[in-house]
Amino acid sequence: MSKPLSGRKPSAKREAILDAAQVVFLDVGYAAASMDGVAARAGVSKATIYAHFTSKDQLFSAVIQRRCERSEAFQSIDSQGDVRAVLTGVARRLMTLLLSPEALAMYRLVVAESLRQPDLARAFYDSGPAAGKAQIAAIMADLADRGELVLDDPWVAADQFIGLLRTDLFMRTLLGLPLRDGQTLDGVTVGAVDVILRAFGPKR
Amino acid sequence: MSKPLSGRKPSAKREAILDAAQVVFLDVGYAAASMDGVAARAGVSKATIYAHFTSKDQLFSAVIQRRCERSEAFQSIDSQGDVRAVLTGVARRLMTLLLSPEALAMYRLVVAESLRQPDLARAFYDSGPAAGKAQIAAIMADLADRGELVLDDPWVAADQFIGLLRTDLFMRTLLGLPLRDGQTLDGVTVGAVDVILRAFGPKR
DNA sequence: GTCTATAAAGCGATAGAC
DNA sequence: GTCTATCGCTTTATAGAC
Repeated sequence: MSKPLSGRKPSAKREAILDAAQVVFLDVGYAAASMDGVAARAGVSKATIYAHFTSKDQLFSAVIQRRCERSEAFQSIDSQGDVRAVLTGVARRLMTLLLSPEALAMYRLVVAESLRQPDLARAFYDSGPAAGKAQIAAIMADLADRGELVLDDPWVAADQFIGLLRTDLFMRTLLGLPLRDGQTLDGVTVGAVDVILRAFGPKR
Repeated sequence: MSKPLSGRKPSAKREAILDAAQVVFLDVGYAAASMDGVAARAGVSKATIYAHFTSKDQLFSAVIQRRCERSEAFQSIDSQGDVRAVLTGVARRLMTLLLSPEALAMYRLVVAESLRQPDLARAFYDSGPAAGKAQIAAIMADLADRGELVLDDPWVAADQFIGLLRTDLFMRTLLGLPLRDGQTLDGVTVGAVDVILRAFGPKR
């Protein structure tokens, strides 16, 4: 009972190393991160890291994989209620997630390394963009069933909805540039919902 | 006359270095690129590089700046003709540009380094996303003037149009993942134009 | 498992000859 | 301007004591 039911070992040091590595990698990028830096932040010696992970590559991989497994996208959203309200709620949540510093750092890191670490690109895509799109497609399919939207393909519509949210505001934030005057999360959200409703709303 | 009208010197070696550096940086990323590697590819010695550029940082900066200056976005598109045809032409050009291997490599690189090199992020943004958006906004404003579109703000509409093009297809290509069956440039293009026309077309 | 100490290699940048 | 050769430092990874 006191024994943790471990298929895997949740060794405290191992977790500390992963936590530290996540901070360092997300902060300075893969190449610029050093094992010394990770060791210092984790409060262990470098040799201890190599007792748990065979290489820097594998440590990096473990960090991203763990991060992907933990991401729950955005939890249950009920698709009940006014179409506009539902879509606005979804959009606001997605925008908040996309613009969070951690998600942006993760995106920068994975995009940069995607060609050299295809497994990570896949893990990120599946647990991030693909999972989010699936949730939104399900909601839009619900709305279509209720006659609140008229859709050929909810997956395509979800894709387009997300695209309408990842616009200039996202790009500027991603690049660390200041926002334009009047460029707000709510503005983009409302604009995207307006377009979707005009394109797919029932009363045309 | 034989003398090139140089405010700047188009020294052959200098150009060779810049060409080589561009290939290396876009290929392996900033941190993983080595001055030895650039020197080897350029066919010069490392010392020669440092005769032309003060540091690795500055060489990198020069590469990106030059690349940004040369990008002409997409040259003149006439906004004459059928609305759908104009929008489709614009969309197809932008998609082709966005999905080109060089543009993707550039995007990966700049995104990864944006926080550590804010000047580059700015240069990239101005000559890439911002320039493209300006051209598309101008075209959409033309269409609105002709009564072919009904727009509150052509800049917002251009932003949304671009967002509708940077969807899952772009993400998968960016991450080096295979495309889904039936996921095509033309499909995304047509879908985006459809949404824009339904949202902003005159006959609602 | 965890540490200290160190090996082995690669890096950015420079000196000095030509 | 361009080269060869090298400095001084940091890096990943490992040996060996405990």
